[in-house]
Amino acid sequence: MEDDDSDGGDGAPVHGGDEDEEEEEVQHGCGGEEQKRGVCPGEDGEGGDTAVAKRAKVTTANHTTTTTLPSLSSASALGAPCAALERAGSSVTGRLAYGRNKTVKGVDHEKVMATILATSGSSAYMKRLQERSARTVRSIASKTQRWEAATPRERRRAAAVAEEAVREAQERLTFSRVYVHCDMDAFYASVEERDNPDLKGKPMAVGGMKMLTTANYEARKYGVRSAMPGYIGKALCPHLILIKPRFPVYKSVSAIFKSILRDYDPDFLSGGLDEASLDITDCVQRRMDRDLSLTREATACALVEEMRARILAATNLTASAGIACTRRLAKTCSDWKKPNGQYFLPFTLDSVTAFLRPLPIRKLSGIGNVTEELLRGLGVETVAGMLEQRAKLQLLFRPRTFQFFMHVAHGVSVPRTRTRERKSISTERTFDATSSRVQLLSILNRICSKLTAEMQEKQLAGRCLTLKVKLATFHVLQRSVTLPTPIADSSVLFAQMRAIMARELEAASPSPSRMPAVRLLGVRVSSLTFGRNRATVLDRFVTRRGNGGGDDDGSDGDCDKQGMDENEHSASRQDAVDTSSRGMTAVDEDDGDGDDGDDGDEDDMMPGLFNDEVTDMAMMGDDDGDVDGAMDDGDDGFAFSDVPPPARPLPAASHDEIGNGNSIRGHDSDNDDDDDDEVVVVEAQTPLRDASCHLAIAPTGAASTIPKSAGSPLCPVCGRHLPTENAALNTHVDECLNRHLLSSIATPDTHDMHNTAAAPTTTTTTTVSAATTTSVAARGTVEATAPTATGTPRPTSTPAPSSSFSSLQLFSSSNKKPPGQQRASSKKKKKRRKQTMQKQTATSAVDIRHALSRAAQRWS
DNA sequence: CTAACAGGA
DNA sequence: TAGTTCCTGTTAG
Ligand SMILES: Nc1ccn([C@H]2C[C@H](O)[C@@H](COP(=O)(O)OP(=O)(O)OP(=O)(O)O)O2)c(=O)n1
Ligand SMILES: [Mg+2]
Repeated sequence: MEDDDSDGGDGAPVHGGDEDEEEEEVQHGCGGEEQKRGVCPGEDGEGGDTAVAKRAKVTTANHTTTTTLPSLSSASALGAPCAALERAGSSVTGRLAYGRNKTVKGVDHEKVMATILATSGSSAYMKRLQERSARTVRSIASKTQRWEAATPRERRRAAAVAEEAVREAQERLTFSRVYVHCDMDAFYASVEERDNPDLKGKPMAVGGMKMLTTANYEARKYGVRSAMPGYIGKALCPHLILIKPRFPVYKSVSAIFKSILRDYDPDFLSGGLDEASLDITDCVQRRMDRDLSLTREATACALVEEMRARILAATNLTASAGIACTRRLAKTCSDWKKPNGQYFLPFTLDSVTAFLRPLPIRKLSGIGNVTEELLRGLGVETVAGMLEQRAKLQLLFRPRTFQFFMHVAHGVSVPRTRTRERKSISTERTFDATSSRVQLLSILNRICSKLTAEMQEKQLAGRCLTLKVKLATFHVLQRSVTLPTPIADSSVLFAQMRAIMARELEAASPSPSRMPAVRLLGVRVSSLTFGRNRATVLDRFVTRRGNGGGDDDGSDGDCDKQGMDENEHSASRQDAVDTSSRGMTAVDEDDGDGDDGDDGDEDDMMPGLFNDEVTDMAMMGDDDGDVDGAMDDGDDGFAFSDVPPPARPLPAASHDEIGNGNSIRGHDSDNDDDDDDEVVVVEAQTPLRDASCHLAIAPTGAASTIPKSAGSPLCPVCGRHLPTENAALNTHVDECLNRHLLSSIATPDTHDMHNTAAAPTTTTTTTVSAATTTSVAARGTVEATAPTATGTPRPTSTPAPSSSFSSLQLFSSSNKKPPGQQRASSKKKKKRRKQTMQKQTATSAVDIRHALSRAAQRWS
């Protein structure tokens, strides 16, 4: 029902005019429920931002602020962390997600911040935070100035437009539907306490010294929060007990939780493992029809009490809920009586207004740290303030963003259309920062393998491939390529990402000879196509036992199977891959229910939030700083020449922590073995040219086996034991890399068509460019495997069952959007390079060893 | 239509 | 000693 949304339009927001300014912008996001929206960026336009650094952009003043920023970034200079932090102190810490927001009663905020600064005030993370905060500060200054410079006429106009927006928002607020937002209390922590009663009453958090996913209420009294590093939690609360996360367990508990919700609204929106938004209008109405003496409020409250009681009985865990006339309000209300309670917001405009006005804006879904800080700088801290200063906000932000603010201030949520299909799929991993090409390549390859395995499982292929790199400085780079044809093959993906990584690291390197240290690598595939066949086919590189395939040609069997189809959803799986699967486990049981469908992996990782919900926003954009550029392009070239290592399970990064996969808790022990396999066959692949460089490499062909464990580290390329001394080790690895090839074709398309390949893009069709040629040859083969029926259907189905996951609805957008698209965004121009500096200590030899040993131990 | 960035959950 | 995954808006070509 609902749907509709409003606006629908979409179109682009326009911004107002503006001129300038610089950057910033903020935006907001939208939030939740609703649609999409969100945001606005900056207003200003201009893109300046990007340049920002460079120029100070203009705007007025400029000066001061602007200038500063750039410099700092760069710098190396930053050196004085302390001073800087002090200066910006509050604003910096204010940016921390756990900075404020849920305040549990008696937490001494000042003390918490002081502890955080003392504990990690000079870390790279904090420096980066400071840079970002500086940008927000600049934005505030520019907006303030713009407002002050506004003529009476402009202000009047803004006020008039704002009135219209308010009217529109009020019209959207209806009281005809009843929503309930249900959220488990301190979810992961509660599960752990339930399974280990000794923890009750003691401060405890789930996670490791590096990152906490959540904390129980006892620990929250000390300021310990979700997304806070464990070592800071320990500093805040010395007796804090850290428990390793058991994601599979949370997932199974979540399935039980959701199965209960389904009885009240089979189409509920899920927001992660522990929260969901239900439309209980029909359910409430049925009960009222049964007993005409019941009021809607009484019925809804009783129904929710019952729901929570069932959850408690089934999971032995408590949940809190909010009942209101919109999803957005229900969500906010679910926090109202948090630990184990529920709150009913009367269905009258006065009640809603009274509830919202005093709320700090940060409590509204879609208003995050940045938006909060920005608005605070403009004098807005509560919903009431937002309404009072609506003319100012109207003048300063883009229409879309302003509209979002008004919706949020009135509790309006825009309906989402349901189901929403997935638009991208990605995997990323954080590890100990390194600048070793070998290590990075090895990690990248694993990431690509994991991602393609998931894609194949879900029968997805995509044309837009994006590499994400987070430097040790916490600066993030994202670079993408769009291929003419969708791919789902690991070797193709790896070849493309590898080429981009080489190019970018080179551009970002502080000095010609040294690569910047990297702490995270991620790969995302978008512009997705659902389809059974596509994909696959050329994956050669590691296959699990057997099989080889080689050659190109396709055939490869892989395909294998085929046929299937049918399905229901099931997946067809092609096996072949799986690579990483890992084995273990099993345990989790998983579900059974169906719900989820999604994922399948379950592996280890943190599920984190699914998406859902909210999202919306994007705020700003801008800047960064870099300078310009120069260049770009150019070359690409060189860079690594290495090759892909065997793919196998991702290494996990650190030991404890969440996030990665492995780790195991207890001793794992065993595990490993299991599997059998121990041997992995690595194949070489076809010759092809490296995507980036144009070299062709001869295939090695032979496959080498990698013994699983062994004493010395194994070469990520050939899998053999490495020499123990650094020089020899490096030499060996380099040689290996040179030997191997990379493969892949450029873009092979699978079937028919001729396609060109390789080079990304642009050219379309036929044309063959030099580059293409190569690829052509390579590709040839492939073939399709199966005919598949194409047609298939819609992706939607996939997600289908259950949940819907994701999606969430919360927001939504209206929109239309054509099929393939993607987005992303921000401002700035392009330019690349730069960034970071850092010195790295690196030592590649040492790093390599380190990495290798880690890789080796990760079993594989 | 793309790419890149930033923000949010 | 600061995680994961997915999404969205914006700007600039
Ligand atoms: N940055 C975050 C936030 C949350 N979570 C995980 C751990 C939480 O237990 C779960 C649910 O998130 P909530 O925001 O609902 O937080 P809690 O359920 O822990 O606490 P609350 O009682 O405030 O709902 O998601 C996470 O991994 N990383
Ligand atoms: Mg919760």
